Amino acid sequence: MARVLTPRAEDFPRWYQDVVAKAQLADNGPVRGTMVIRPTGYALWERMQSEMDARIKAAGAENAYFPLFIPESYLRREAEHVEGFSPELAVVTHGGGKQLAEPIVVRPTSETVIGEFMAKWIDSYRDLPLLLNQWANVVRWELRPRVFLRTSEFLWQEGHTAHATEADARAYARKILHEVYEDFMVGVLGIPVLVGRKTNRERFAGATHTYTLEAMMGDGKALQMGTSHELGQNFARAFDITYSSASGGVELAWTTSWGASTRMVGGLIMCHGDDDGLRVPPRLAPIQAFVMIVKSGDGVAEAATKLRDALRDAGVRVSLDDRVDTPFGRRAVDAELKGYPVRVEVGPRDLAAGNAVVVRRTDGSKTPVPVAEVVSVVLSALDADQQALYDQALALRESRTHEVPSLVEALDAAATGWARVPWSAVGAGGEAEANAQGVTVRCLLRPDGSVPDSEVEPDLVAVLGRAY
RNA sequence: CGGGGUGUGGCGCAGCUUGGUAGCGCACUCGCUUUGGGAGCGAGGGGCCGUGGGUUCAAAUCCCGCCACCCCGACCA
Repeated sequence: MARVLTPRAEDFPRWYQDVVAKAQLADNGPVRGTMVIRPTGYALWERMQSEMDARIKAAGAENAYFPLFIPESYLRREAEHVEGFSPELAVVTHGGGKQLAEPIVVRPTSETVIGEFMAKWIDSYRDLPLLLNQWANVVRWELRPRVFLRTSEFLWQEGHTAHATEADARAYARKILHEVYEDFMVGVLGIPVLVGRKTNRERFAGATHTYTLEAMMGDGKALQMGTSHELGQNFARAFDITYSSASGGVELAWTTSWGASTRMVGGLIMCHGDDDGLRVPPRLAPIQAFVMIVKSGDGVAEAATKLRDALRDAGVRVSLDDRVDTPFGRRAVDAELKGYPVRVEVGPRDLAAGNAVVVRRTDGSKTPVPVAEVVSVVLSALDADQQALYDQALALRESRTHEVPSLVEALDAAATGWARVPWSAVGAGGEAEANAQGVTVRCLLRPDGSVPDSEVEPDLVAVLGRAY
């Protein structure tokens, strides 16, 4: 079989674009940097949505929806926020055929509109915390778009909450970080993430504390998979989000915001993908088992249908491929490209011996299995491969991460992966120097791996790398 | 914005140096044979060659302008 894909570190992005196209996940849209998501790609996103949404609700937040259009003046109310976002805003200047009195921006994120409504909806400490989430599309006119990773328009969830105290806000921002994002990325996506703190330089425009989840892609570069912010009282002050406290005073609320986007689809491809296309972890996979009729023959269709039903009854997301008029090779390669975790190949030759062939995408193994045992073999393969993908990604990250004492050595290590270096050996000056060479401080960690409360804590570790 | 590059059927490209009225692969349609790893043979449909002007008997090809897109960098979920 001809190799259709050849990922090497130096041409990783090209390989990635190739997989996206060949696995029929997405195309480029008609306007610079927009993305068209095809049904197979959207199915991945739907699974992500559904797993994330369940975790968000378990954390107490409720879904709502806010406007796509935001008056430009809203953004101006928070100085850092508007400064951070103005270079990448899409601005509407005309409506109904006439020039607008005030330009409207297409939301790049919704802190400002939601802040406006939080101010209306919050009167008393009894109204707090207010925990909102919205699934929406946002627009950022980025300089260099790349499908799924950085598109002009992207889909995400953005959570926005208001709390009575700073401690409450901090606890909630971190709850989301760990119980929603980390739990989902590790448990479902099978992607090991470093959960840490962004430096002041990398902090979200308008936030007081920014937390991040960083994953290493197959070529050693970093991808920010999600983020959670404490906004302090910056937005509360700008939008007058106040409440009457139990003691009768008027207090400013403390707000948070947090988001994760379709970028995760790109991260999934680049973290787990191999020479033959995607490898989708079983817990995420829209189709976990793909039962293929290899070739028609006596009793083949019946046996395949029975296997499909038995797998479905066992709780497996399964699909039956009976397109015998399409050559088998084409169907098998297509299934590989799309990363279906397990294929069950049913054909006359094996069936004569009472077998079906179980093919695992993770390691490419093909095993003849007695028909009666297929369900249990598939179930254990799904479990094992979920773990195997995580283990492989973790092993790669560890092999490409180096503990070094100085900035110079850190920059060297960042050529092929990540460097862990004492933050005291880098500092704001070293960070600027690194940035000049295309290396960024991905996050700061405490020595025990937990998330710091500030960047001036002693003994912090900085993780440096190149990023998408 | 700085540095490179490219615009030719749906996609990927050749043709341009040395002008003569457009070709290849994939995809698509039809027929037959195939179908256990991206099928074979035959027939067929589809392109004002990015755009405006110029030179010429004649321009995809030469000259000038414009536009768009891509790659590397700055920005970024």
